[in-house]
Amino acid sequence: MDQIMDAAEKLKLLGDKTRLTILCLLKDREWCVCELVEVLSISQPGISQHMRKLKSHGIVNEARRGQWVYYSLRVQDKPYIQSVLEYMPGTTDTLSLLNKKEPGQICK
Amino acid sequence: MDQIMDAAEKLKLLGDKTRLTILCLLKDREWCVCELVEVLSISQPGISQHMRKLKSHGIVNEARRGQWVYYSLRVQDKPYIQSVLEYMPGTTDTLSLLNKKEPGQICK
DNA sequence: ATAGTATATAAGCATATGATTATATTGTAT
DNA sequence: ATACAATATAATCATATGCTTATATACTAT
Repeated sequence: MDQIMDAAEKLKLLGDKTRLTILCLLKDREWCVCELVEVLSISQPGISQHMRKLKSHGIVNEARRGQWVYYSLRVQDKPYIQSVLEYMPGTTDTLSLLNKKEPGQICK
Repeated sequence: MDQIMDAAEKLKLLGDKTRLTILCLLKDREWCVCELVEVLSISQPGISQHMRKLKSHGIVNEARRGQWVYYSLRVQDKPYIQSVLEYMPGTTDTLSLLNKKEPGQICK
């Protein structure tokens, strides 16, 4: 059962439009929290909490650089998640779907 | 956005341990409701409601035969769901994980 | 028509979830 | 040390979710 329960938990994480959008954005490059805030219509704490969930399930990596925290995909070892994302739009297309441009180099 | 939202909705359906188990059981053959009740630890209405959700999103087909309603997978046109299920256990292995035997030919 | 079996729908409830605002923490720069 | 920017955590809240029990519907058989 553990195998199915573990997969269900991770799929539930993908089953939220905000998180799935974040994962799509992460397909082609890493993003810091403030960039995600700029592009998605959610508060900064909202983003932080989504990232914490994704991180706690090992779906993203976290890298602090200065005052910024960058997140990147970590799905090499999760083939079913990887294959789902292969069918999803990448960074550029996702930005288009959001009617947003690449965020400026640094926030604020 | 529709593409991502639609995928998120469907992935949310997979992100429940009961429903994901049902889909695993459906990998190799169709099942009727009473068989699922026999094998999962959930009430008959509980199963019915899960099946309704899966059906309403086109993930399963429904076929009434006599007083039984049989459900089968319908994921040919949903490649990302298909690929997720490819990484999941099939009917026999799932039954093992549940510590259950194939249900008797007909219920009750 | 009646009884019995299989399934669906309705109603209710406890818990989970995604969001927000307020506040704390961490790091940078002066 | 102070001020500011980026991020995290805490508290709160409204809604969604998964389950149950009770009841309705559909089909079969006598």
